[in-house]
Amino acid sequence: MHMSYERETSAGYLTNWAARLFARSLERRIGTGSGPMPVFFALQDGSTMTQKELVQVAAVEQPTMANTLNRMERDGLIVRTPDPDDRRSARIALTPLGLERAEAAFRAAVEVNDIATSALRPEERPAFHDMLRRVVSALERDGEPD
Amino acid sequence: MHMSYERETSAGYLTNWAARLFARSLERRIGTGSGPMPVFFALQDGSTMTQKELVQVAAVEQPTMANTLNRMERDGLIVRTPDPDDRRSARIALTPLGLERAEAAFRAAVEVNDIATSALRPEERPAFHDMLRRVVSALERDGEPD
DNA sequence: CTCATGTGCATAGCTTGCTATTGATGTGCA
DNA sequence: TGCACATCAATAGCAAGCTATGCACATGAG
Repeated sequence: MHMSYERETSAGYLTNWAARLFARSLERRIGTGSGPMPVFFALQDGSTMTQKELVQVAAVEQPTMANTLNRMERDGLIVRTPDPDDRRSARIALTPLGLERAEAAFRAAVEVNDIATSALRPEERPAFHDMLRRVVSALERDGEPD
Repeated sequence: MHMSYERETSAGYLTNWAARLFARSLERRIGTGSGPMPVFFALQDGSTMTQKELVQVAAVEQPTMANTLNRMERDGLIVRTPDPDDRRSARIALTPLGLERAEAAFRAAVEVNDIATSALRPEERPAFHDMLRRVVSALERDGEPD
């Protein structure tokens, strides 16, 4: 009972569990998890970004984004074009296939979020998002140098 | 702005982000992330469990737990003893070193959860846990066969 | 007792995360 | 102009997740 008690009142455990279930629901619908989602969202308007910019908008580390982009390139979802202004960089854009997939991804994300938050009353939803954002901010500060 | 807007109102994104930050804060303190935590909690009272039982209490899939246990065994944190009642099974127990680490893990988990939820008002905390649990339940049902 | 079926766990392969390291390029100051 | 330092991205290695598959053992019905 001891562990079970901690599980039910551990925000750490519950967010990990929720995150895993979100990823699973997404995977069931579009065959992929959370990794490419920020890329889809950022580039679905037809714009381009560098890897570094995508790292920032996705709030992941650089090698994570490098690997995600490698997989997306492998699957024909993105193209990388050398950046004319900086030879260390490429500009990343979605392919036509990538744009299709982005649409499907957006629809799936909306659907899964609706299912998840269907368990909340309408007035609870903004509160839930707000609390999550505050938890994120607190934990980000925990990772900063003193 | 489009993606950023989605991010701020996507429970899926926010839980993933929070879960990653929780794991990072834990890793900074005890050198490991969330994987072994349910094992520590389940066995810190000196009891033993089978891998299957640990799969259930941790709410992860069997190969995940197999791999986690392999790592813990490698690091001298657990011992596996063949189950006298079932030759397919071993009973898993924490070593003395494992018990020490479980204590440290528990303290770190409490500290990180306190930091995270310090951003919430006292009356918001049970509500937050409750909402997370409801989100989890809704998503679990999404994964069930029709 | 035999055998069909179920169960527990190992393993393979992949995704999505991270830290650490390295090499190429860019920047700014003396 | 040269050089110290910063920046961008590739790569290595590992953890923690998942699905799929296969083998050994357990179970229950005929």
